[in-house]
Amino acid sequence: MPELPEVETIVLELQQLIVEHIIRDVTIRESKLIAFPDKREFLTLIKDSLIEDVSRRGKYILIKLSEGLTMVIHLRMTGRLLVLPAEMGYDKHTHIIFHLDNGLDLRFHNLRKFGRIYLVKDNQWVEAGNLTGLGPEPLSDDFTLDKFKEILKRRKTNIKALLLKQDFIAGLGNIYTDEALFEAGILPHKRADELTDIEIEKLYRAIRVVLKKAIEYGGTTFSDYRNVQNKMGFFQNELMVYKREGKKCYRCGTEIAKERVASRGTHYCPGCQK
DNA sequence: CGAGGTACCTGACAGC
DNA sequence: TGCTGTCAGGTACCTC
Repeated sequence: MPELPEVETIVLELQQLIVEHIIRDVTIRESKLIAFPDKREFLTLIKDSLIEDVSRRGKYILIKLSEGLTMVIHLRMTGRLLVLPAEMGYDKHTHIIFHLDNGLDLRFHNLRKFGRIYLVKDNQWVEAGNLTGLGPEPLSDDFTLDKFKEILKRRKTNIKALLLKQDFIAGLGNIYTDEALFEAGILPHKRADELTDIEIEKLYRAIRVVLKKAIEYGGTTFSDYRNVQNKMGFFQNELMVYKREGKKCYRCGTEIAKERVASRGTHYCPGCQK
């Protein structure tokens, strides 16, 4: 479910709520969500760790702990990270509970159980789901127009599939790929190496504009996404094409279309996107 | 490298 | 009501 803006929203909130606190204990109700190391070692390592910092790389949440440990969390489709009072009840989809020293729990809620947690020492990113293989952060300075242009010109695949590849650019998922392509006026089926310089520049800007705006709105909630207080985002009201098939384009009035591109449900405006 | 499929899970929703 | 099929913010892994 969550893409870069949702993960960023969660990270900003976690920085306020859990940093400087200690993980007193952990309740593991579904151990398959602990990808590395095994349950026993995970518990031994993490107990009494101090949470020093929370950050993000692509869609991965990085929780820096004392003793050089980092807990890496990926929410996949339906994961939630919640920070709630320990006395508050929880449902059957709450699979891992970190009990903090301030009377709050950090809870990993995950309806479809696709999410994963890795606990790594120093920078063992290899076991942590290949963070080293991620592409540039679209909102950072090292994501430049020149680099973007250079890579696009060498790829024959359709632009939608390319934007979804995390080793090409980190953080975009199905919603924001569709939204950015609309914003840039480019059809999702278009081959990457056939985009003009002007189209590439429009796309480059569109990606950054759409992501930044979505972060300001606290992400998009259709069904599962919630922030750490278990509240919905607001960007679903701002979407131009995603989940708007059959409805009129806000810009030109054409009916928004939906079809499968890159094996994903893909929304676009046949009027605005060429 | 590219394209397509499957698998992992649970639930919502449409259609019969 | 209830059954069946499809779809879902993701990604790893497999084959051709």
